[in-house]
Amino acid sequence: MAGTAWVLHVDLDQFIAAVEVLRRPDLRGLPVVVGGTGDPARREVVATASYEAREFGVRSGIPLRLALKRCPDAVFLPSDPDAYNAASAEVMAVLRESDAVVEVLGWDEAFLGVRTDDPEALAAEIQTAVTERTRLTASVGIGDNKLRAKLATGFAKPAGVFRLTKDNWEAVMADRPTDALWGIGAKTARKLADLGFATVGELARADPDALAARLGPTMGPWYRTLALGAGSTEVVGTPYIPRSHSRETTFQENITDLAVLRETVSRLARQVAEDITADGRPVVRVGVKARFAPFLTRGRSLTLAEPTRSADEIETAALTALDRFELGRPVRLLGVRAEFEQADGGSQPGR
DNA sequence: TCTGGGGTCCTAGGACCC
DNA sequence: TCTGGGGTCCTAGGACCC
Repeated sequence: MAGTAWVLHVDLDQFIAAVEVLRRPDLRGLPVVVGGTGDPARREVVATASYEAREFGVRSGIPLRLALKRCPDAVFLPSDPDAYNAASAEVMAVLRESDAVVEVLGWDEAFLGVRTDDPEALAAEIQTAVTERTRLTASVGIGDNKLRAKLATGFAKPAGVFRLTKDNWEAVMADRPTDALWGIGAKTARKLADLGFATVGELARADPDALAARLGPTMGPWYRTLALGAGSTEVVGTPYIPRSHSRETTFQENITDLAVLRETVSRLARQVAEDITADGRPVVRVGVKARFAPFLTRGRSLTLAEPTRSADEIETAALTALDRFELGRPVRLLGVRAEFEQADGGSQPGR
């Protein structure tokens, strides 16, 4: 194939809100907040807010209650995963019609492995194709690896294109806080700042051994490579094989009643079992997650004697795990997780 | 304003085995 | 009762991402 190898990161703009506006054109231009059942009185959070709502400080992950307070005029809508799956599938189909290798990252984003001498032109073609076919707009990051492509998209939004490579990495990134990097969140940024590395540039110059001593032999040095802009260039088009599947639920009021807790775990376990029957892979390990009031999350899990697909066995294992908690404290969330056998080809931190 | 749901990967201690 | 060193499995917890 001709041309230079590039990684493109395609990310749909305000995806969930945009899908809602497509079927409710009257909402265009209004602050729209999607999440949960759409009832801001409930224990639910924002999945996506339209750009108009973001102006008021409404962001993904904040409680609907807070969103209502910040933006009382917002239109609150329930989350409709089937609609987003369908829209996502359409977009991914458009992307796959190009020559690119497509690696889906989530509902609204994908990496494309391409060869071209004009990545900006290709990015524009892709944007046009996506918008013509789906009426959704996308931003495209162009990079010489996945990390840079992914971060580039942030500078491309909304509906733009941005190129981030080793040539402009330092100019663009060096003075930004370390949590601007994909893979460094608030907690790690705090630890790094305490060590004297507040910016990407400072982290890039850090001693890997010192990082290893403070942050672990794998993660410590890896953070520095992130700050250098290093990342994988391998875009994988083969279907993703999930490692686990789970279901969880937050109670509207905290629960102490053991019978209710057991019923809930049974229901979630059977739901997990039903979800995975289509997949067909046996389960080797079952875990239960409990979130105690006010917000303390704990887990109990067990390896099964034999891999199973049986709903009864998954349920029994989940109830066994539940019994290993010290119950009696108010519980706000319960979850059940099933893990599949690992094919295991070795792994690397992050992406 | 008390903080969803569904995932992934890393770390670390103890058990257990040779 | 003085006690190595390596390897693997199991379990719990933490951090991050969308």
